[in-house]
Amino acid sequence: MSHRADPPANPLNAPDDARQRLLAAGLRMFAEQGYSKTSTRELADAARVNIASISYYFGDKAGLYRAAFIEPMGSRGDEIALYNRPELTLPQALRGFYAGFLEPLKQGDVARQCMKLQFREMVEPTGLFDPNEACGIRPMHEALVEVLCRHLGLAEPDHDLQRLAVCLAGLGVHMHVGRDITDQLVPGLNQGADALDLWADRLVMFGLAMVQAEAQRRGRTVHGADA
Amino acid sequence: MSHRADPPANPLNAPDDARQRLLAAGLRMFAEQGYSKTSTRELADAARVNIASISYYFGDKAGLYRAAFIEPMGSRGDEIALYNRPELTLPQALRGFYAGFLEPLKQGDVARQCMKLQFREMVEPTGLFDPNEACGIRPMHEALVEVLCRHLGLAEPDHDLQRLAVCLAGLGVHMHVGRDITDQLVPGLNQGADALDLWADRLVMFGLAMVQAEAQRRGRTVHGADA
DNA sequence: GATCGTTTCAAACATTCGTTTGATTTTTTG
DNA sequence: CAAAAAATCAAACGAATGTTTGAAACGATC
Repeated sequence: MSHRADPPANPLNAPDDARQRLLAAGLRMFAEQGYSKTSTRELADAARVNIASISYYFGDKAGLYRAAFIEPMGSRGDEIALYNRPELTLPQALRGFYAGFLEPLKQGDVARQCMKLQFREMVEPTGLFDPNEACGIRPMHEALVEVLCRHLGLAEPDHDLQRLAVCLAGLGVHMHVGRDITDQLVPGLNQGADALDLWADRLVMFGLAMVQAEAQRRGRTVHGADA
Repeated sequence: MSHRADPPANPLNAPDDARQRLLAAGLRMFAEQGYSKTSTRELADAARVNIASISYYFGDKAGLYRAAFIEPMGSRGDEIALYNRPELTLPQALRGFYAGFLEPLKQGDVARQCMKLQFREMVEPTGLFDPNEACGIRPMHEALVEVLCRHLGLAEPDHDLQRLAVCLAGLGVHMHVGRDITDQLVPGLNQGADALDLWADRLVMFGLAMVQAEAQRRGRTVHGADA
């Protein structure tokens, strides 16, 4: 631990700082090609920085990865609040839930790269993070389970409700991990200004259908299923 | 190209052959830790084989990867036949479709590792395969689209039907790429002898609900939706 | 038993990897 | 301006990578 102290407390100084350029290049390259396929020299070149700057600012390559992973990521509570508020109807909650997956896609490169890095860590863990905590996936899942319990009138989640939650999340996950393949399979499906809004509509529709199917299987009715 | 000729035409000779041990070790390690994180020395050690055997039998590391990827994989047509036969009802077709995803999970390690390698190549391409051909994903998708067109009474697939197909496939994909995380999120969800059969039931139920939701959105009824 | 093609082996090859060094330049501070 | 601190740099470090070498061991055939 001989590297420079934590990020400058004062973020209003030179934004083209070498540290920040490294951070941006790291986020981009780690998201695009993964951790082990990204060499420190590539990183330094892309950031127009000397190789030694990596160890100078972040200790080592793993430190840069950690920083690129954590720093640009806002707190997760905001997204959860989009769908776990008790007064929301089920369609509203599902819309909020899938918005957490889709919104980052319509924002800038940084948000998109953050998401890509997140899902890459899901599929191919680097071992640099606690896989149990797993970058805040658990709270999202548990919040969704809670919402589903509420609308299905369950006191405690059982395995079938967990299965429903996993499948609902799967639709959102697949929008990211399957995106490149989908683009090749059906070109134009993700093009156009309102493509993502259309996807949001369909995801909510499909998710709602899944929840209602599960409710019907249980012989129950969904609370607040009407839009 | 100085390496030994193609796999022995006669497969009934020594099964514990060095070539085959390398193939098995490659499949396992590439599936577990990915291409670039698996070194040739690790591979040789795991296969109890000298390092030079890799270049001797497969030319180089990439050749071993290609062989491990392609050789154990049976033809894709069998799986497609499970769901695109015209006489199948929609629930039957969906059950066949998801069986293609779930069956490999209840078979031996080899089938599981093949699947894992396949999805790994989807998420993190090595560049050793034509990403457009993408290991037979396209025919599976197009067969599914055809089935959906038939049951929804469409002559030609439009973007909304493609979206439905992508989401249906997403459920199956997520069973693989999200499996490790799901196991940590909800331990025991995938345990037990009949866990996979339960999953199949639910996937078919959810898939059917999605198709019917799409049909309802179009103001149509599903052909052969009754079980 | 000698000969040939095949397979295995220890050793070395040339690169590339992540990291560190020590000096030099730039910036800040007194 | 001078001293101190921070930042940058070219160069080198040791370790690990994928690959190749040439000889040794093996197995079959004559």
